[in-house]
Amino acid sequence: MTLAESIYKLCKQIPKGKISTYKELGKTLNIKAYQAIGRALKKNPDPENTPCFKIIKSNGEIGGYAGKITGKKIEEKIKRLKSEGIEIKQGKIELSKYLHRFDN
DNA sequence: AGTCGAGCGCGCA
DNA sequence: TGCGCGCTCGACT
Repeated sequence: MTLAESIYKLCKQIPKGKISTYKELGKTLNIKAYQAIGRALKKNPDPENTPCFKIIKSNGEIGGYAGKITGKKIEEKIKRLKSEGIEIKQGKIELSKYLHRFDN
């Protein structure tokens, strides 16, 4: 099981209307290389089934996802998050409200 | 407070 | 084999 696979699984485990952070994922997977998570998400084999946009930075920002999207725009992702019932303020998300913890 | 540098693990050249 | 990244944290300013 590669790290990416675990990440995808966790992504899908996030209930509707909730999100998670790289840090939480890292802790859940017990790794310290949070960048690897983002790296894995970037590959995202199943954008339809793997809501990678639900994974954000620990400070509530969307993350690099915003700036360097491959041919797409952050606004679109925000819209998608909004569709889930997540409210975004000035490009940020209220973690305390929407952050889903994997317990573990 | 805000900024800078190091560290981690996987992917790609 | 080596470097960079959709990050985070600790140390210094």
